[in-house]
Amino acid sequence: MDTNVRHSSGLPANVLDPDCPSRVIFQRIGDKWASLVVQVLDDGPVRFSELRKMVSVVTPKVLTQTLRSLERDGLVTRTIHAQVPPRVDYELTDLGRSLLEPLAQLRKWAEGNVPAILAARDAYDDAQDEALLG
Amino acid sequence: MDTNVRHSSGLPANVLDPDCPSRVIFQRIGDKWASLVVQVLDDGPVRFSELRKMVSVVTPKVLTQTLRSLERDGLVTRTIHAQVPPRVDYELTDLGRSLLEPLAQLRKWAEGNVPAILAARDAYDDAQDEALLG
DNA sequence: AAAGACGGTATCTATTTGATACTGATAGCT
DNA sequence: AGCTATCAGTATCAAATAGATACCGTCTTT
Repeated sequence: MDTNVRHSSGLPANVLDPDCPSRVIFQRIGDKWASLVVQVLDDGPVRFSELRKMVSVVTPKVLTQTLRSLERDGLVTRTIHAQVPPRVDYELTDLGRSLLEPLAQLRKWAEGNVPAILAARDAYDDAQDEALLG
Repeated sequence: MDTNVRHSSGLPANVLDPDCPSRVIFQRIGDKWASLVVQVLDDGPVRFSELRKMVSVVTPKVLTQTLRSLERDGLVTRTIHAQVPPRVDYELTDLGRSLLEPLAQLRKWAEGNVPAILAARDAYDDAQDEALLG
């Protein structure tokens, strides 16, 4: 007996199944900004304007959308402080924090393989040029 | 002395730096289809039409774009067999395979947290409804 | 002769992302 | 009183991207 999470259909969660909610979740983690935001929030609560600087360069509209999604999915909390000028803090939930480690692995991979990937691109682009000039 | 990979600026690779190539790479891994394709290719070479079925539902245009990018970045090879009807196999490179583990972690997270996230969404949406109905 | 397999490309539309300007509440300065 | 600044966003419009759908060339099978 497997111990995988199952969804309403009774099937185990499977990212490759287009109807499995895990797929939507998986693709949302891969969102262009969401995963960066989560990583920035690692160091504790951050207010909107700070977040914008730390995740640069993201427009306020897109950052708002990203944060609303993260909040809806229970990864982030939004706290409004009754101050003037306003102060709104965003902070990771436990669920959000649980995502930090998988993300860190991916980040490490990305940062560690920059040279290999740039080299591959150069080789590919050169080959393309060759083919065209042939 | 740290052992991080550095890029041409001499700074260590850092996903949070908008000018660091690792950021582009990080965001490309998070591409809607690329990471699914890589996972499907875990079991060995797969041809185009098979891939389309396994990663459903992706249009041929988008799958082609995804595969070309993966090929350019050195994660995937494309092999044309001189047959009729044509056979084109896509296969992971060593670099591509090295991405499997970080991706598997993320996948596990996504699949394992489906219930928590769906519950958070329900709660959030209910709260929104409350606020609107006053 | 017609239809089908395969790996795409071409074309058009819908959705998403992004740039830029603006709002409302209040405090501090002149 | 009037001007400016801070902050957390919205509103509006343009640009880039993703997706739906139809089609192509080559050969084999019926």
